[in-house]
Amino acid sequence: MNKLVEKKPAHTHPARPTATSERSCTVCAVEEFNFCAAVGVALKTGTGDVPCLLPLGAVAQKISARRIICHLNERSESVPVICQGWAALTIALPGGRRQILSFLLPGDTVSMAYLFGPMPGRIVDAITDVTFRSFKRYDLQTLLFKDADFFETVMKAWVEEEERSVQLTVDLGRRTADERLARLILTLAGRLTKRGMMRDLSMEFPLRQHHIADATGLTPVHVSKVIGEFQRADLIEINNRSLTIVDLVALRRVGGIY
Amino acid sequence: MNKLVEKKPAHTHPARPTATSERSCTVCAVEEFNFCAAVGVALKTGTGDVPCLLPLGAVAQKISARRIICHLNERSESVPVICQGWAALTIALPGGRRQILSFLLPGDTVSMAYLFGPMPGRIVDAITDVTFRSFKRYDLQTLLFKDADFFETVMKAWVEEEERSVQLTVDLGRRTADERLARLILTLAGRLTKRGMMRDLSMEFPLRQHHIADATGLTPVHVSKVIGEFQRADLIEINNRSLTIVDLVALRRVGGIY
DNA sequence: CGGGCAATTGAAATACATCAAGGCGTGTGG
DNA sequence: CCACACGCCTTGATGTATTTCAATTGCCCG
Repeated sequence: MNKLVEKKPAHTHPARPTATSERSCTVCAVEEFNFCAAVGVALKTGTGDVPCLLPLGAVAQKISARRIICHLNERSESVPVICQGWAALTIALPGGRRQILSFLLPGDTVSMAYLFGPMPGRIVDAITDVTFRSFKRYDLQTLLFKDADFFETVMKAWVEEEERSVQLTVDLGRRTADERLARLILTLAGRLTKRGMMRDLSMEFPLRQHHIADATGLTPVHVSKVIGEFQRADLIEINNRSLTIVDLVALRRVGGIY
Repeated sequence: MNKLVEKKPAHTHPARPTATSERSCTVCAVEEFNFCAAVGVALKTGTGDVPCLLPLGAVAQKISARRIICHLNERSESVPVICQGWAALTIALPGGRRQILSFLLPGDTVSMAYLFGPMPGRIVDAITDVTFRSFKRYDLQTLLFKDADFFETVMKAWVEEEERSVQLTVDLGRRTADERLARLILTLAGRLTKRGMMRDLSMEFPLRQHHIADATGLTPVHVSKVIGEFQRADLIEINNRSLTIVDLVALRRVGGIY
């Protein structure tokens, strides 16, 4: 029943997410904030020690890169939480323009606001192959009012989320391409660090340049040029889907962080 | 004690906000959402009919245009709610750059997130002369957990707030100056309509062009040019601090709304 | 081997910023 | 009452960051 040694589906692109084995969320390797764990702790009756017990019947699903995980319609009742891989919360405009509102890393959910109301027009799409669990909005809302700790965790996460959102707004409104790029790298590094996903100053970096472009409000072409400059200036180094920060101080200076 | 006929302080610029008479919040003329009213209703014991009774000891204060209403530090405990006039929630960067996150109209408070956590670096400044009331964060939090209706009102408002914030992000990231301008005007008109502050298609428009610039991520100079075009194209008309939408359909088309 | 996605690079176009000058209205001080 | 300064808006000339267009390469995978 448990297909633990599941080959990566490579390029088969299954149309529907595949239900996989139900392992402990510890594989998330999320050290800091972990939504699943928060739910798990909230539901724990007091004896057990396992952080995430699929408490609300959320089954882990797999979906491969470049596919849409879900739409955040009024109709949608499920709240996906990323277990493994990277995803993007995206809003698409007529004319092919897109804006990425945030990158979702293991332990993240879409948005805390989504527990309280719909987010029309937004979609979650998988950047890498992604493993995620879907909770039911209604269940989470119920839990929210039953468990004060969970409530506080969620509110705190919401405030942090809003802070990041505001920083993005400022980036797009008032900062140059260089600043935006530097800051994107730095905030990603910070978030990965909290999750124990940085080795020294290098990280897995699965983003395609069009993802970066959509997150920073730039063009893929321009992103390519700026990243080229950064590498030539020995600020960063990118090799086969891995980014390492070569000169942290200089990168922070470019990002306007003092 | 009640100085009802208080002359507008013109240009005296008092250093501290002046406490004024405590009138009913009905002068806000806010029809749709009204934070004060929500608090008032939440506190009503069931008999009275007056919407806002200064329930938590919030005294109306006046402050004149171009002054800072408050900083949203960790230290700050007060939550201002606008009664009359326009204010701006602003974030200032080193180098004189500024980004306006939202315009605060009568009935608005700073941000729902602010009830749950600090918003470092943000300030509220008065665009026009402003009358406002300051609640204590702690009081509001307490009320939040006592009154389910108030809680729901706040959460709903938070979700709406987030929606506007996302739209701003998309504007700054992926839309042209024309689109941004058109959309700013349209959303302001929409919000004012809900408050009963539109006559037909015209509204008071106290914004200086640098406010518009800071809200749209543009330069005052460029704002001037675009507004000039809009007027020459008979989309809008601006006369002594009043804006009227001449061609709504065309304006919506420019804003990319179909 | 071929096809599609991704990245790079250069040349040209453009949207917007910067710089600079002038006008207009309004409060201020002589 | 006038002169003046100041904030605000406008307008034109110039500069620049970023986009758009186009061609090329590499790579992965079938």
